Amino acid sequence: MVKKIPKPSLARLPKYYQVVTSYLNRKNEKYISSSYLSDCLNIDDSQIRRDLMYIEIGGIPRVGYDAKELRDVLADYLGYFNLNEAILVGVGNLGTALAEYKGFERYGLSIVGLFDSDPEKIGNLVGNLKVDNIENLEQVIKKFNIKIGIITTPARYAQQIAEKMIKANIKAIWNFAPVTLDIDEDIFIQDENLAENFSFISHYLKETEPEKE
Amino acid sequence: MVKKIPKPSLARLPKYYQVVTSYLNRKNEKYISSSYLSDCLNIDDSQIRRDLMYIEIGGIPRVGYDAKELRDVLADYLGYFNLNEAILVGVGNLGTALAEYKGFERYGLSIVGLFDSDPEKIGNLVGNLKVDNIENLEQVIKKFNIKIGIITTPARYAQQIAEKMIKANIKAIWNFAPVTLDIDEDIFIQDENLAENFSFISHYLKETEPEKE
DNA sequence: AACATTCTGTGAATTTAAACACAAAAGGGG
DNA sequence: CCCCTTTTGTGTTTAAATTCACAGAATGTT
Ligand SMILES: NC(=O)c1ccc[n+]([C@@H]2O[C@H](COP(=O)([O-])OP(=O)(O)OC[C@H]3O[C@@H](n4cnc5c(N)ncnc54)[C@H](O)[C@@H]3O)[C@@H](O)[C@H]2O)c1
Ligand SMILES: NC(=O)c1ccc[n+]([C@@H]2O[C@H](COP(=O)([O-])OP(=O)(O)OC[C@H]3O[C@@H](n4cnc5c(N)ncnc54)[C@H](O)[C@@H]3O)[C@@H](O)[C@H]2O)c1
Repeated sequence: MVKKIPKPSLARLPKYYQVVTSYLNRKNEKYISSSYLSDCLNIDDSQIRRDLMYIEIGGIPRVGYDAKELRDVLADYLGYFNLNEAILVGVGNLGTALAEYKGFERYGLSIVGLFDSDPEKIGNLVGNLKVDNIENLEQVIKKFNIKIGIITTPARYAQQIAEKMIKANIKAIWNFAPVTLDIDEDIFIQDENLAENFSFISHYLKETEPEKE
Repeated sequence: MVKKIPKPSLARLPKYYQVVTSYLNRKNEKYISSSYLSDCLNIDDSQIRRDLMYIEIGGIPRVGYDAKELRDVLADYLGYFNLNEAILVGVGNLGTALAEYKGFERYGLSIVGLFDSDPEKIGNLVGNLKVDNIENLEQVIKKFNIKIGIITTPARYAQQIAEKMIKANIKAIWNFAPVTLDIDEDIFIQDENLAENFSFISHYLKETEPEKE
């Protein structure tokens, strides 16, 4: 590998993917330019060209990047073409929303197992999956060699579930519970803290409209 | 204002809030140190001290920061003590999950109105709110002077709904639809692109387990 | 009371990311 | 075929963020 892609660059790639995908759907153009992407996303155009140099794609001066090729190279680089099978634990409101969401397909994510501890939920059909007993978690993960675990249980159970997942050889965890998981092993943790992200809004509003003190 | 807080620092503050809050719940200690926070969050301790200098809090050498004070200063700085009333448009799976979620309360977020265009949904009770007709959106926002709009409709309606919200004087939008909203006005947009964040996982798995080509 | 320890606060150095600026390529028009 | 425009690719500069390193404050210990 020549040079590792910087984290901020990696974070921008899915945005390019989104733009180029909708560009291909709406327009009938073969090429897309960095300045077009720049306008859509408010990102410096030289920044975009530099980002695209990390993935294996070349553009044509005066013309742009081949849009289809760009889309596919991005998808490949981001792993969307891989089959990413995941199991999900905690089939509550949020877990159900994720399980039934069709939009993950184009990112290669396929949720293939649902688990809960609530007897009322076990056996129910969600999406087209039957909710399984949490006790079968390790067994199923191992049997189907699942690499991705999604946690949508209340925060206080998240740590123990993460540990169970890891014992069963999960490689990455998508954690929606508002806790910082304490993990030693070399597991990839992606925390999705919605309430935390709301802070940007509340802080912004506080800044711009200071209440009288 | 002496110096504006850098974006990455602001993004870390909610994490400190989370840790200090659970620290206060679990332990009976008056003080918390930057090295403790550092251990919990894997963030350099001098980084943490620097971040905390942006908000108005002083620590005591050899002792640490007053934990209760730190929690409250963070909460205040992030606007959690303000009443942040929001309306939500698109009462589907995700919208329902957000509307029924109790955890937002401690961040000052209160969802006070739900809107949908589907006649089957209008009139339903979700959480303890009745789903209102999308046609009443502008009127309600204006009447109650709502500042925050949450979008959980399919992506293709997001732009028009954002425009309606802005016409009614919304100041910040929390957008869960996977599109980049095209907005001229000075409105704060917080995009929450879950599928995009999944990319970090799929890219990581691709990197670490390269399939034979 | 001297000393060791542990923490904060902060300049200074280092690293990383973003922006600038321009050469060179590609294509169109006259 | 020459000139003009647009766009890529990248060396260089600038800016931002992180880490280092240590002085100085508070406290306990012998
Ligand atoms: N709903 C939201 O909008 C939202 C927003 C931000 C964060 N979150 C977080 O996401 C998580 C889920 O939220 P929710 O609203 O879906 O909650 P929920 O109560 O609707 O669902 C939780 C589910 O987890 C199951 N569960 C509990 N303990 C379990 C265990 N040990 N093993 C297996 N399953 C178990 C419960 O039976 C339930 O079905 C929570 O951690 C919450 O803080 C949710
Ligand atoms: N569910 C998830 O886990 C998930 C994950 C990532 C992104 N998203 C995004 O969140 C959004 C909602 O997802 P969902 O799964 O809840 O979808 P959903 O289909 O369950 O809900 C969408 C709701 O929006 C309503 N709606 C449609 N057009 C409307 C309009 N013009 N005005 C008002 N209401 C309207 C529909 O009636 C429906 O109730 C989508 O943009 C989706 O891409 C969802």
